[in-house]
Amino acid sequence: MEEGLSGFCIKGSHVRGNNGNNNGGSGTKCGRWNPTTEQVKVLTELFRSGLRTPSTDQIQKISTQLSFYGKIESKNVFYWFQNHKARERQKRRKVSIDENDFISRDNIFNNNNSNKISSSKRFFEVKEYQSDQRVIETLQLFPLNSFDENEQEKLRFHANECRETSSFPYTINNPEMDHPPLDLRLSSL
Amino acid sequence: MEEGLSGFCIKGSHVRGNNGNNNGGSGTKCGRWNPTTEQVKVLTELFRSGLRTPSTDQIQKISTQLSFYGKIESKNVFYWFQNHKARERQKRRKVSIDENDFISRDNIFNNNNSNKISSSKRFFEVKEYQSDQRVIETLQLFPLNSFDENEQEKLRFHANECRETSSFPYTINNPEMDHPPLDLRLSSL
DNA sequence: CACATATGAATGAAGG
DNA sequence: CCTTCATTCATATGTG
Repeated sequence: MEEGLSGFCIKGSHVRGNNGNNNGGSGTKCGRWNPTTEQVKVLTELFRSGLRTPSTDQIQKISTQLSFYGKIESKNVFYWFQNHKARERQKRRKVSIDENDFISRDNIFNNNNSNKISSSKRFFEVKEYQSDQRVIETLQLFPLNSFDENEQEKLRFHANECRETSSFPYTINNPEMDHPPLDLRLSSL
Repeated sequence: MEEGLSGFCIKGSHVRGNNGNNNGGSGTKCGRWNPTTEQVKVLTELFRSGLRTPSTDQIQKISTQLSFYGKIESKNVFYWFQNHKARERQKRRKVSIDENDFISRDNIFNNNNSNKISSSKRFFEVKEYQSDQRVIETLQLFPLNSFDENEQEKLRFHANECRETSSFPYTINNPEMDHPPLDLRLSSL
């Protein structure tokens, strides 16, 4: 279920006036692009097709096409891909530790915990996603014209870019413990 | 909206305001993390200790420790700090808005891009600040007709916000809004 | 229950 | 590309 599928929320409720015509001046505070569902759909589709880092030309073309659905600027497309890609990766970033899975079966302090979601998700949980290699293949299947695509996602594997800055010997609390060793000192983290 | 960090559910009560994109608005309920008082206490304490933007590693550890008190995921910790920090700043900002309100962050995007390196450089122009044009609050007052109760609520909710009601080129639910000739093939870009 | 508010979650936009 | 900030959306909870 990733973005392509229906599992996404449609927010945006307010009448986002979305100055279809920014008369040059943009409201100081009311001017954030709010994509329409159609726009999102198209962008997502492109992303799924393998497009990750559109070139300037691509951005322009996409933007032009999407403008049909509502106001949109090139930078919106640019940012969208940046964010989408980054967050996609972020979620994929796995944090080895997983004993978080067993939730406190001894929920002593369960005030009102809504334990509906099966917590199998970690920080930025993983979803089945295609690898970068796959992306490249896809793009090759659809040779782009009208520009020289040279920035095709390098094969960066990026195993685990976690900044393990803490060489600190941290010991995980024993599940058996009655009380977790809460050490609020930042240095303990 | 991408695949949220959580394999979350959908809600969809709102409509993205514009062109015929709407969703049935089914109110699927899903749970969201609800911190226990102990968890909040610890988080607050950490925050007070100076921690503002925990690293992934720290988040992990905090999450692990807090899991003792109840269900919690790393992302919850992440969001907690993000929100807490942002909201505190937000409050602070409200108090200190003095006369000098031209903190205008001017446009950083210029067109003078020499278009050499990466094709995806920021080239898009950004709306610039014109004068101190205030957004005219021409939000039409919604007649007390009975909209769909959902819609009504939305509108009311945002009525007091700075939303421009400019003439959006596309009328809401314009039947003409058929799908434009969109070619999603990358090669068409 | 309606409305108000607090806050969790998401994401557009930048900055580096 | 990564991280952070700002703003918004959504929901839980509180109060009348």
